[in-house]
Amino acid sequence: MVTVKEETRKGPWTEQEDQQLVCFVGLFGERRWDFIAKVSGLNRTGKSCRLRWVNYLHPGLKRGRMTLQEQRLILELHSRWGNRWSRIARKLPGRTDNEIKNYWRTHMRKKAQERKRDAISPSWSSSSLAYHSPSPSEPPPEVGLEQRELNEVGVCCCMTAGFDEEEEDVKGYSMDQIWNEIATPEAVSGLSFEECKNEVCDTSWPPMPSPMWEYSSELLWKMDDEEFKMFPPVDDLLVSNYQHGREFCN
DNA sequence: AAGATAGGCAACCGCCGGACG
DNA sequence: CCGTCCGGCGGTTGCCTATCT
Repeated sequence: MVTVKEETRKGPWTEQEDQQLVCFVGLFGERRWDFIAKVSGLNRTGKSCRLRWVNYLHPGLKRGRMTLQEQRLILELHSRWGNRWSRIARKLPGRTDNEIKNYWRTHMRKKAQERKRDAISPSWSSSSLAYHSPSPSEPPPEVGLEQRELNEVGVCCCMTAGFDEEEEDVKGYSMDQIWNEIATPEAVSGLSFEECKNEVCDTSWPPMPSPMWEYSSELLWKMDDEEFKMFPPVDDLLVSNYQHGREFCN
């Protein structure tokens, strides 16, 4: 029509976009998504990039069905925390909040249907037909129900041991100075994807566990709470990215 | 074999809170 | 302090595939 201004892309990501994103995340780290979105040339929002990375491209992600252990853990944690998916996800290395959320939804749907069916027969009380997710701030109202479900999958109560009442007071990293230095679009706007790819990326694709990533992925997934404080990854990663980026831009 | 339904998953939306100028 | 921006989170939607009838 009148304007030539391209609209932000939406919908499914192409493989090319994925590669592009992986490269630029490799270069600049998992921050400043807006910036990455701009300089990468991807016609996506920063949010969209972040989501794609976190839910799909992150090298530490597990694939495939939830294991029985994971299922138990989800039930257990949900009974304690409610719909705090990201919080729950932190206890399940390699699983994303989105994945857990999806799992829970289908799980609950199944349960609801089973109950609807069973409501006819007396094995379930009809009061548990509807499940309402507890609000994030309060404990779930139907702990009894949850407990039954845990029993269903054969959970043992030792599970509750070892979860500290989360003090995830991860303090912010003041990286903005570094960023200010490197993150001017002009400094990188000349990057072509091909250059980035050659320079930064492993040739293998898809990016799932490549040596380059294993370091950060394992660490990042496992790093939680105390460990995170002891072993802050972001700065290190950023510094290396920064150095790499500098080399790259020269 | 074909249509209907359910399940699984990726992605978007809107809100919120923290950081920063 | 206040306004703005950005990233994170939870809820929701929509599409694709598998399974059922």
